[in-house]
Amino acid sequence: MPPPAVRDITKGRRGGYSPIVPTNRKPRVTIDHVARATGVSRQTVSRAINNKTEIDPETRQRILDAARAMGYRPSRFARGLVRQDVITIGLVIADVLNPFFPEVTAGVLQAAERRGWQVVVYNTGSEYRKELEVIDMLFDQVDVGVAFLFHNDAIAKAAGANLPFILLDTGGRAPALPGVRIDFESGTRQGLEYLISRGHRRIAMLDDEMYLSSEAPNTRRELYLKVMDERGITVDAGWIQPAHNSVEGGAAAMERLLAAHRDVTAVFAYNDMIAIGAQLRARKLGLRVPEDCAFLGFDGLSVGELVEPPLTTLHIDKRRLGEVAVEQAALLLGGTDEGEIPEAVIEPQLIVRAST
Amino acid sequence: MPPPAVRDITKGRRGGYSPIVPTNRKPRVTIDHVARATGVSRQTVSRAINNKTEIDPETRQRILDAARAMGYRPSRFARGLVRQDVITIGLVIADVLNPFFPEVTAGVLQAAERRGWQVVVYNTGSEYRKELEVIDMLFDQVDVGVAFLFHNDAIAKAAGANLPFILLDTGGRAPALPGVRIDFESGTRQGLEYLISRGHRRIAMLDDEMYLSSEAPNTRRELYLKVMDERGITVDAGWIQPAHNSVEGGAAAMERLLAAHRDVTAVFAYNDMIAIGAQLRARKLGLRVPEDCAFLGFDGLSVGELVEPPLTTLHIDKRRLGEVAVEQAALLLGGTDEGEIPEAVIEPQLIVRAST
DNA sequence: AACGTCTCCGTTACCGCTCACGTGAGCGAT
DNA sequence: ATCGCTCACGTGAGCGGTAACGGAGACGTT
Repeated sequence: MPPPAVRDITKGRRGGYSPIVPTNRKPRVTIDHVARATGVSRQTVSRAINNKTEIDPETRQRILDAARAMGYRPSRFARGLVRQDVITIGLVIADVLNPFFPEVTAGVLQAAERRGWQVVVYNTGSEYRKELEVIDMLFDQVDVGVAFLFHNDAIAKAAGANLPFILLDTGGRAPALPGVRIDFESGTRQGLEYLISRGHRRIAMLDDEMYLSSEAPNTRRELYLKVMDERGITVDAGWIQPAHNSVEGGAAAMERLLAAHRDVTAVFAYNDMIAIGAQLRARKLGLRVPEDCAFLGFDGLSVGELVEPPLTTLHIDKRRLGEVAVEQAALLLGGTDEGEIPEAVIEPQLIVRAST
Repeated sequence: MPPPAVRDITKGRRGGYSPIVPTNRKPRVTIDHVARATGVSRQTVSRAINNKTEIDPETRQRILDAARAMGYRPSRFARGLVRQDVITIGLVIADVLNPFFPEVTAGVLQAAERRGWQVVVYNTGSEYRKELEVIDMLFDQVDVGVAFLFHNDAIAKAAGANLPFILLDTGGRAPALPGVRIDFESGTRQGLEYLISRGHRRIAMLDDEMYLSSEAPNTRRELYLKVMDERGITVDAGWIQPAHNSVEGGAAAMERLLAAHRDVTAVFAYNDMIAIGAQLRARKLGLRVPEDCAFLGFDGLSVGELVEPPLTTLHIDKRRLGEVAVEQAALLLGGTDEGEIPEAVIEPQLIVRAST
């Protein structure tokens, strides 16, 4: 196998990227302007601005006043060039609107703030092109990437991009990049065995439809098939319904599922959003939850506590996920080799509520 | 009244801000290193990296290979210094975990992406100190601020900071800064008159407790009092319960409310999170919704559709809010004076669902 | 043969700022 | 008077790139 495709640095500027630069831009007020206006040298202005010593308090005040009046603001580029202490991390998420990601983001922001790091956020919608584009952006704009990447090509590109990179959810792939692994395997097994122990046999899965057109490994589905097989429960195609990753997607998939297998007694959903949509639709169609059909989600979103009945789910500590990823990023920046980064694992935890 | 306090530029470096710079940092590979290694000049390397013309294809490839092998990555600072085309906006939100903000963020990210702008995100929790600190950060790190600011001092500081600044929700304040105004006034009136038209008289309000210890104007509360007064409905203190801005906060406030006024027939909540918590707790305590007590939220979060019964709410187009703010930011950067920025207004829209 | 014209590459000059020094004034000590 | 020290400030270099221009060599033209 050839080594992972290496980012072609030339690609960065090609095509897409061409920021709209406002016109009529006022020319920048520089430190020199302030210096001339106050009759001192650049260095003295710098001392005033940065609150350093070796400057007369009166002079400082004079300079500060002038700077303010002139609308002077130090260039972050010039400053960053000489003081190499501003660290920016690029956080790549799939969908801000899925509550999963804000929780991860909360963890990342918190850990970043503790370190005084900046966080630039990018949203990909898990689109193939967007993921690839974002990696170019990261390459140019940040010191380290922390990303959810769905497509293998994107991961390969990130791996060859010469940029420190941490994967949120390395799940099931060859360890091309360091990152955090969410143990979907143990989670899925835990959840399904719980359902089985409660007497369920006709267990359907509502899968994320994105895997249909992708080579990305789907641990949850694989484990579902495996566990069903182990228990001698046969599942034909109708038992796995692809769903758009949203409440509405879950609802639609549930309808299809019921059309195929009216006798389903339990639904294992790819995640909470899908589970919630499915459960809602099932109830609307007259099924009692959990008596007629039980629902098991994945993620442990807090919204699961608000629906009726509250959703049983495999809880992931998403906030911690974000924090750990930043810690790993810190290791990378600290000079630790990619290979030396210890793999962090997040264990899903079954939270039994009323939907099962 | 004195003019708004002007940001003391010296404050930027004082105290808090001191990013943790990793140790063992590998020294940066610069364009010069690549140039020497390949026996060409910097300029030629630059041509190769940036995919420009006037370079032999073979030379380009040789340089690219070397650059990759050496782990070269152009400095965004050096580049930004000479090419003034990278624009970064600083998005300041109160709480990533409140679904309101991810929706706004989605709008901001989308509008920013269209322009090729970067978005740095900061979370304040609406804490007084954090808000002030964040403004210092913005001053150093971004080209324009787009922010939710709760505290008047923070707004004043932002106004004097010499940094283009857009307020998400300028609501009710002196127009110290341009931004978007969410018309809570008309929204509140709309919602309350709807409740009244449905025969409700004993209408309580679950207010955000943050206003207790703040000078920030509270349009929703003021309008509540005003409308009640107009209708000749008397409200004593017990009818307004402060709640922490969260589901749990809403639940706790609802309990206090019921202790004070068991005969309440409708609850007007500061926002959806509080409304949902209150409704959930009310049902748990045996009240029927809406028969015994109706609930009206504010925000139009999509989670409101998932609870039982679905929440009636005053919907705010949060995504558009974010987009509009970025458009205004673009105007500012384009040279438009603060005063010339047209005020954008977002009108809440009553969405009647089953909780009323 | 002399001249333009490409092609490819190097040189110079910045971009705006900070760091490490250097410098002169003022002042007490010797 | 000389030295040494502190204080307040200036000077030069350089951070890592890119833009603008210049120049050598290869090639075709007249």
